[in-house]
Amino acid sequence: MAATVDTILEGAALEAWRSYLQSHASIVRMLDADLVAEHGITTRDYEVLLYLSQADERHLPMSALAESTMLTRSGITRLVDGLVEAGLIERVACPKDARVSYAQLTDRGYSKLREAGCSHVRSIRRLFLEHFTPDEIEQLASLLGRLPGAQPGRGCTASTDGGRQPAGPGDCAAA
Amino acid sequence: MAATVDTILEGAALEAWRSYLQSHASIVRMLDADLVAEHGITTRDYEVLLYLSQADERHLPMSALAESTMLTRSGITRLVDGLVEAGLIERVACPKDARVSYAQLTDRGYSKLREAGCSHVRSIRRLFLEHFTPDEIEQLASLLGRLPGAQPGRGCTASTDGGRQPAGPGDCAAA
DNA sequence: CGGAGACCGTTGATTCGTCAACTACAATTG
DNA sequence: CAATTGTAGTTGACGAATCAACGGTCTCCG
Repeated sequence: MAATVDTILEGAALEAWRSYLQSHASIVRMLDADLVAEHGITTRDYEVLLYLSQADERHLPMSALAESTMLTRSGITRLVDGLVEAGLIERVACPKDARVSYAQLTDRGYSKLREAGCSHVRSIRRLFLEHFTPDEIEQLASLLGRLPGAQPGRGCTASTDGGRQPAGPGDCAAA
Repeated sequence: MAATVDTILEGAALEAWRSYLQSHASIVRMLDADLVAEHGITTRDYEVLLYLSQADERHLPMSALAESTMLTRSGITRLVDGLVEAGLIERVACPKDARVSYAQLTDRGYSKLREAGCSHVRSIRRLFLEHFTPDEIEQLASLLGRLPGAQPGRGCTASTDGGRQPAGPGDCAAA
């Protein structure tokens, strides 16, 4: 009897796992469709612009971007290629270390981010947050924060870092 | 003031959303790596085998598979191509409707599923379920079940369908 | 100094999934 | 019955991300 408990997924465990997988697939797909339709950039593009906008001097080494976005260094190279071609970011050599090359947010990139931010955040609210009460969102944050890959407490508005966005994209931001 | 609430993601909302995205990326990646390393099939492959094993006569039309896996019909065609080549499933024409072609689980496919099932479920437990108490898993199931794409209450062990697995893969199954 | 090893970013080849177009068949409607 | 409309599945062309391998650079230690 104890054996089956280990080798079968059933009841709430199965529901939780399936909902986790399926909701993610649906939400990400719709989110991306919205962003592409309205602003011509993908969610990944948006993510990169956002991370850059929050970074010191609005630039980051490629590997930092790779880590934040959970992409390969190779993947980031190609993603950045596209954004450079679109004029949203530039590559800047690092004077201290010739190996690293910074991705630098351009003014156009910053504008694009602000432009896309509002509707993107609206989409996230509509597809994700709106289904929960504030209490439930805190529960979710606490629960999901324990999973591998999640970095609990790294939120931008956490009170430990002074509570202010260094150079956030104004009033439309953050995902 | 009310405006910023709508256009900024912060605090628990931001943490919940980021954890949701990042944990999913990490978990799925590790899960897939495990499955490929140990059994030479991907998570998608596994999913298809599992759905077939639970289906009547262990076969399903392509479009049913597409819907279950949240893939395109086109994507399923290619995925099934691979599984057919590996001898894990076969294509069978439908006598009633010449348009549909069934994906039919072979004995080898069934064996492969049983073989992979145990370790896969173990991985899911380790990466996902083990981080929560039973109560928390129920909370999660209830919360995530509300999201778009999730099909709440469709669990295999739901009491509405008689409570028995039609032809489940024995004692190792289900994700 | 000089070599060993680690690290950063890019590239080529490959895999995986999508979209759009197409074929074949079924169902509906006049 | 014929024509239209809709559905199932496959295919070609493409985009996105990966892995493996490479070239250039830094660091550490003999």
